[in-house]
Amino acid sequence: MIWRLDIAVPTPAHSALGDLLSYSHHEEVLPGSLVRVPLGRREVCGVVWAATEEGAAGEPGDGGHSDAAPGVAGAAAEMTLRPAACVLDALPPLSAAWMDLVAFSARYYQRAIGEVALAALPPQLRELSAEQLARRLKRRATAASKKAKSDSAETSATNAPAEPSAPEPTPEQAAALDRLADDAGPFLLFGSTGSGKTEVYLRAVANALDAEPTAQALVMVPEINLTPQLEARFRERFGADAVVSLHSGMTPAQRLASWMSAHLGQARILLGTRMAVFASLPGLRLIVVDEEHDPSYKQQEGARYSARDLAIWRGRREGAKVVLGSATPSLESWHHSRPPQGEDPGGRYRRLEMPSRIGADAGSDVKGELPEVRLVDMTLQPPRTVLSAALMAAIGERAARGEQCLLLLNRRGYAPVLACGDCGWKSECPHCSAYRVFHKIDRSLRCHHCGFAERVPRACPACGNLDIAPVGRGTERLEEHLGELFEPVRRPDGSALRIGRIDADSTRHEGALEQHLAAVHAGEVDVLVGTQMIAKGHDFRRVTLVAAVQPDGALFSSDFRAPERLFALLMQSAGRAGRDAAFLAAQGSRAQMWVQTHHPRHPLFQALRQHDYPAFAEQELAERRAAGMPPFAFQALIRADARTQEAAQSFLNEFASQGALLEGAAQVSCYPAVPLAVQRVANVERAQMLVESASRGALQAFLAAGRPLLQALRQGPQGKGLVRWLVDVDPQAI
DNA sequence: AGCACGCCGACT
DNA sequence: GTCGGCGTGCTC
Repeated sequence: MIWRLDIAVPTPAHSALGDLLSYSHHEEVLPGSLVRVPLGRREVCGVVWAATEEGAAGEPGDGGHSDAAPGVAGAAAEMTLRPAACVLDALPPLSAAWMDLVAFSARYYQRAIGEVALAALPPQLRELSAEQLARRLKRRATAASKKAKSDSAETSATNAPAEPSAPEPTPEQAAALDRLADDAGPFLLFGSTGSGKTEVYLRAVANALDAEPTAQALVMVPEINLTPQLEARFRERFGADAVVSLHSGMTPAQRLASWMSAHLGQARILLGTRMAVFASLPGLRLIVVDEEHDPSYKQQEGARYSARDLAIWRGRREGAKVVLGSATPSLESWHHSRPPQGEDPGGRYRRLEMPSRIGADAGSDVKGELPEVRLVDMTLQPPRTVLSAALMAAIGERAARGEQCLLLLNRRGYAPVLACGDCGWKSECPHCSAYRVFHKIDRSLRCHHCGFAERVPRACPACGNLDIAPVGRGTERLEEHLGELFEPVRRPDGSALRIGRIDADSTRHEGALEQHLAAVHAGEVDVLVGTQMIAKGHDFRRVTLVAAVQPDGALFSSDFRAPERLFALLMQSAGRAGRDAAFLAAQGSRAQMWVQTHHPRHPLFQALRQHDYPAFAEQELAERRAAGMPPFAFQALIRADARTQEAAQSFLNEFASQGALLEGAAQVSCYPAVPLAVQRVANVERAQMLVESASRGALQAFLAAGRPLLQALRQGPQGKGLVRWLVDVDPQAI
């Protein structure tokens, strides 16, 4: 008996190969099975999508063209199929639901099925032979049965959930949980910082797991830095064995172990970053997406998927409830969760609101207050002021009382540019259309786009002038500057202020971030300077003042989502101040968020002052509606990288003109190709074209029909000089 | 994407 | 005389 297996293999999206490749096999194989198959002259891992009986007659290797059964489509019918190398049958096949998720993602984000399928599996699994895999599974099984024995011998307390530590839910939390239980969702949990969203997640997970012995929950967080904290809370509540994590910071072996544990139904809670949305979870009943507005849910390379959007799709497909949580939801989710009003039937999400901030100390009855927002009008300050006098004084006072301050500046390095005062030379990167950033710590000029680094020159490379100077400032320089400014200020014990810095540079080394954070927690730092890294999640209990030093850039950005991101960042940053209500009360202090701006009357800052996300969202959505932008329109970017800007643009513009006849084109507009903000990176010129439609379906149809056209153009004269093209559906930045 | 084959410069 | 540059082409 000969079977034809249609297999998803990791073929690149733009190779002319079809989605699935066909192989022969001597017996039936269940869809969802992993196999190893020859591809060219290497052997790769693949996922069986379908198996068809081809009959017993076929003698496959008759040299050249076998007469395949009629009705078999594609090139495969014309040629002899190569046999699959082996089936990894020790592993239970992936579910139909998982395959549907992969197939949908591939279609929606314009990639090959195999590419998405294989990227969704742990890297180590793709390399294992059938024997290695079988051995590993056997080892797991014996380890598990041993553990079960020893556990049942001991007192059962070891694994029992440590429920006594669970705090009583507040009335708001209880109300949210009631609606979660009664409704199908999806839900948007709109809870201000410190309102206790995590407790709602914990209880929602507990409810889901209690309902069925095989139920599983998926909990996603935006960044690996945040998983350890949440992991600790889940382990404490549910026991260490119930929880596994999945994120890119883990070793390949750890990732495989977690994945396997989820796939086999042993782990009941999977905690992870965006990649976890593709995990195999046969008992999936609940998906939580924490900080759902966070841009890191959007993958920025390969298949550019949104883990948040896929979570919604997956939840519906698998009958799992989905909870999106945020204090500053994405405008998309906010819009989708609008309540019915007049003619408007409302959005398809249910909005759950938790407006009150509770004391950070569990069980404390000291109510947390939102920090007071102070806008500093920088137009009234002397030119080139870095920190206004009032902010300086406030920081000094707080430090003198033993409180901590956070200063946010979204620019790492010492200075963004180095310039010659004589001839006008600037530290341009030779490979990119960007300036190299001056890093004083190792006296280097580093390009943040291509990584090109050089020692900083002693004299101007153009004219030899010795007087070359840094222009503007980054976190490194701010840190240095603060040291000078606060030189006269003393701490309670009479010593000098201690300034710290957390950014991608200061935390590059393994464990450096943890070390820095521990130092802050231990009170070894008085003023902490950092990029947005420090705005996320960390519970700094002694921080009572947060300041945004220079946030204006996002106000008038060409990216229409910049204000939304700024608002979320500032709200999140404000949330860092005064987490510990009891500490504030003891200090007799009030938490403050300072914003230095040249536009203090800007509505964004006015909404921030009131901590009024709904007001901000309403105004921003009105603008988006008027301008026909998301969520009232659907977008995709087609990007071309080429040797010359001209080649990149003409490739895209040619696509637009020939694409006018494609399916869906009537409802789709293609804007003229434009260079990217950073036009050249590592000597590659980059251009993009915005494709927009009021109908998601039309946009999808157009993009699907456009794929063969893009491929054909690449082969033709318009493809000359083209390095690559890619499609970004629902781009998160334009 | 890999990984080949294929045709032109500086080295044992 | 070879080792090796990356330019095009193929993978069921």
